[in-house]
Amino acid sequence: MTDISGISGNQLRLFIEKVECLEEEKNDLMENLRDVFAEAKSVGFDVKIMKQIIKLRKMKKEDVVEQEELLDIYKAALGMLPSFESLDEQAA
Amino acid sequence: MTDISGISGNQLRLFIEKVECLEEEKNDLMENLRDVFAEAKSVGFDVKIMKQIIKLRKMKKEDVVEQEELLDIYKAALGMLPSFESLDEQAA
Amino acid sequence: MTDISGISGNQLRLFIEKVECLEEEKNDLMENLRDVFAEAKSVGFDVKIMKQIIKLRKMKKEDVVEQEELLDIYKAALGMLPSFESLDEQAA
Amino acid sequence: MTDISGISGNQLRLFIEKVECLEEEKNDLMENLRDVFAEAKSVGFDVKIMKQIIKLRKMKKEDVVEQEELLDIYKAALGMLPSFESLDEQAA
DNA sequence: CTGCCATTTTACCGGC
DNA sequence: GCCGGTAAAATGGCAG
Repeated sequence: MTDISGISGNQLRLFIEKVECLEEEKNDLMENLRDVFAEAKSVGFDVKIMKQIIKLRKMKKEDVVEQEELLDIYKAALGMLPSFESLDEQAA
Repeated sequence: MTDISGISGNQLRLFIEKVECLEEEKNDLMENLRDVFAEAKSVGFDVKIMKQIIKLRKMKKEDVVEQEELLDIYKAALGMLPSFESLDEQAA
Repeated sequence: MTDISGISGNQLRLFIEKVECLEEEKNDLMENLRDVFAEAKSVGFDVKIMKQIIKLRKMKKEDVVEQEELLDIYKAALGMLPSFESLDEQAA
Repeated sequence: MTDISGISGNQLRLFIEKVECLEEEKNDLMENLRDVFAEAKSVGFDVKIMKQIIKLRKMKKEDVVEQEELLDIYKAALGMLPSFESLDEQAA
């Protein structure tokens, strides 16, 4: 039954069962997440806004900052920095 | 302390921290998942096929059959199924 | 005019405007695509199946066959193919 | 050949051909886009940064602003506004 | 030519 | 029950 066509059925089965196990854990977690949001909502919070806040907090943690220098060079070249006339004005 | 606009900051804070905690756990799990696939790949398995297998195992068997049937109906309607011609050829 | 840091703002501006123009055209096309699917759905077609069909038509036929074969090999290795038992049953 | 199992093969074919036609146009556009980026790169621009700029310009055009009031209420409740002690400090 | 990353597409979930 | 938005999967381009 196993080791057909040169692949190890047992090895494959182990990988797949491992994946399925991890996915089950993940589903549990996501259910917990939904529960938290549901409870928050039930006491009057706006879930959509909560998600925005969480996203903001996540973004802040990211580097982002690194390439901003280079970005500023290009912005300056484009006149997108405050001190220059901006591309946006032309677009408007 | 910060109950502004009728919202309890502390309560909201707790919800958000709970969410962020759960999301972190989820990220860990997903990293584990990636690792499993990476290892499977490194020993020669085809990750894409593995995912198809896992998806099939997740679906209810009746749904699998139903979808395959529908696909065949559409194929037939478009003449993509060789069945008819080949039947003719066999009959000839 | 704004050649700061050795970068030509005008040249960059032209590139970016060209990109934005092309992306706008692309957005129009994608909206058209959505409309087509929506209309197909409104007259009773299953959009998901339609997309499967389109993907199949895009693939080279040999690749389709190859992938199906590989899938069957994996299924066999996992005992997901009824073929063998049913053959035995038929022999019995 | 058509109208098997109660679906109209011709109708389906028309939908699908329309989709494939639109997708071809889209592929052409995307190739043009790649060409623009390639040329920009060839004269020394950083494609990644260009894409960031384009993304920024896109975001500015979006509303975004609407729900920011409500968002601020929550931020205030969380102490995320300048005048209050922030969640971030606690996280740090 | 292989692995990585970004983009795109698909599937899911909650809301109306 | 459909639609919208959001998260996951897959595809494709790019660099090394």
